[in-house]
Amino acid sequence: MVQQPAAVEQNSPSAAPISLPRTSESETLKKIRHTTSHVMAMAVQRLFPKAQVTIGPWIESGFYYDFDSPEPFTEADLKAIKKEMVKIINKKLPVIREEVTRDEARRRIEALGEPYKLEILDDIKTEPITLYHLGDQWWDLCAGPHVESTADLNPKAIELETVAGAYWRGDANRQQLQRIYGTAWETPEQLAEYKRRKEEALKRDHRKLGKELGLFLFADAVGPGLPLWTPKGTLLRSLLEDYLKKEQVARGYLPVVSPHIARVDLFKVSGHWQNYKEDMFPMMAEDAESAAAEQGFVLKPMNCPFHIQIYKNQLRSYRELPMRLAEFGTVYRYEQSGELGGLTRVRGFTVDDSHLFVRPDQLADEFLKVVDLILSVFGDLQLKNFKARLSFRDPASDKYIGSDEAWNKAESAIRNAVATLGMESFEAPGEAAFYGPKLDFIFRDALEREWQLGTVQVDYNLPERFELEYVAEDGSRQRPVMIHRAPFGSLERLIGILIEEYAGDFPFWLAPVQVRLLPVGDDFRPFAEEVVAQMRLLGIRAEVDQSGDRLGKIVRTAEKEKVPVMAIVGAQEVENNALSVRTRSAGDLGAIAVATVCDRAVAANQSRTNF
RNA sequence: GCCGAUGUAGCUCAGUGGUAGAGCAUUCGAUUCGUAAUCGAACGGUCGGCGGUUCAAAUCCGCCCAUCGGCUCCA
Repeated sequence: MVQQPAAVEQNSPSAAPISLPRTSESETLKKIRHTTSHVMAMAVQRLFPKAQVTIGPWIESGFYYDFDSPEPFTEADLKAIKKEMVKIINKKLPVIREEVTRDEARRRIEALGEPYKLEILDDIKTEPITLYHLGDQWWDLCAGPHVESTADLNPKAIELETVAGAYWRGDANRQQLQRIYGTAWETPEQLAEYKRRKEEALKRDHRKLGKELGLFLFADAVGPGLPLWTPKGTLLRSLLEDYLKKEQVARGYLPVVSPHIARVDLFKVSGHWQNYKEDMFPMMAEDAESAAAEQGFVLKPMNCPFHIQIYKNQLRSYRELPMRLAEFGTVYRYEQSGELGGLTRVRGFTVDDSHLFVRPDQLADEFLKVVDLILSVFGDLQLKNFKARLSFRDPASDKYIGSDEAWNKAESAIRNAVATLGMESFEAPGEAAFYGPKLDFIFRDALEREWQLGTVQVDYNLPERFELEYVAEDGSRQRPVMIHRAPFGSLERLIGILIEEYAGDFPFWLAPVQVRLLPVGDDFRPFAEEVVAQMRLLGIRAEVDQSGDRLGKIVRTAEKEKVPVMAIVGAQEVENNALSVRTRSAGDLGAIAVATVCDRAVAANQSRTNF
């Protein structure tokens, strides 16, 4: 029987790869998607005359348009809308740009009865106002650019994808609109490739792979957003923890441990209670009286106040600083139900937290050291696709504590560090913590959603609130500065991102099972067990396949479980004290002496490279 | 929290008002096997939960829970 190996994809090398630029990378796509969103809005208003238009921009993978419609759009509606769009496109309507005065624009919008458009008009500060017409049948306030005619759109390269609720102006207190997401390309081939890649991305989803690989689970009986870790998943966590702990010990960090709950007062002093009371699990009060007086215990949403207490336990000398207190601390946050998802957003998670208490003159240097550690961690984990975000305060908001002076100092410390390192980064006003600005490291998951992993924060405010001090050289009492930092951010989110980044194929040093011995028959089991025992003594995570299935099946099982090294044991191997090695990455390597396999595995573990 | 969709065996999924199904997994038996599925049998389900409509509900309706997509939020 001839078998087609399932893992071998049927590539046709002659076909040129289809490129799928993001919208911002292609002027053509910008126009196509912009115009397509107008065509969709026109189609919607033809089919649903009560629907009011709002905004409809392009996004990196397509476009959307928000409507205020009395009835939500259904799947069937999307089909009808698409059909109507095809009719419009086939009319080959010219897309005509018109410039009008503000008053004229206002007059026309009022004639249409489109209140949202009026609000948008009020926000446009420049004149003239540009309108774009689709033939003489429909127009929208728009800055453009657009294609010249709907004939430039290919109906077979357009797809309406989903409907979602979205708040007007992104404000949860305002009207919720119906958003239709769609995508549009130059050719049907591009659309097909886009859909294929989306399918591929779903296969990398850490929720799917985590289940398949048996790393973690969620149980209804436990609660939403509260992951349970299996032995394999726990092993992975431990490997990551051990790795970072080692790096931190080498850099002078001091491990500490704090409890999961504390008096609510602790978080009143820090300010967390005032800012995040609603996002914390409810307070545990002993009786109604205590509850009324807001006296009780809370699950910790942050580790910093605990580490601060450890710092405060003694009068500290300037000689002790910088003091770097580190803890893998599990925190609990009552995230909104609609926000939960897999490991990337959970209600209980472990922060690779550390708080550095430094003298002001040590801040710049210490900050650089932290960034250096974070970048080296990402390097060791082979994480390359991230952005550095300078999360500063929003000058218009009053949610921040502390003086302008402290904020300015902290923000410029971060700016300087980034400049010193020559790191590519972008500033994001409004993304700061309430107590200080941050340097955040943003990653993308398989579905292109962005998540913050690593973070470094400069904080002048909590030292103030907790009245931290140290004794300076001259005997005076001085206030230290705090750096909050977490290279992983959260172990849960990191693992979610890692699973997707590796597509479940962990590098050798992180694979929960590194070597699986596959006995060809039961006779060879004792030898396999001996080899496993030998490997385990060397710190190699090895095991024997216990199923008793035939070789083809146990190879398949090991492949599906993404075990990096398979070692087949039969008569020849026993005789020669060897293993027939098959790796996931390179396939059949042939017979290799047991000792050599062990050496290679140990070396791979030490150097964090492939087997 | 909001809008929408989904929820059937451990997993992946069929089943549109009339006695709950398949494949895989598991267990048992046979097979002792050489690089992605050996054969056979058995086991396995308050059809997410509660309530309603109906002679009859996995199927229709309501509420709740959970998951998924999006919005808002994210110390």
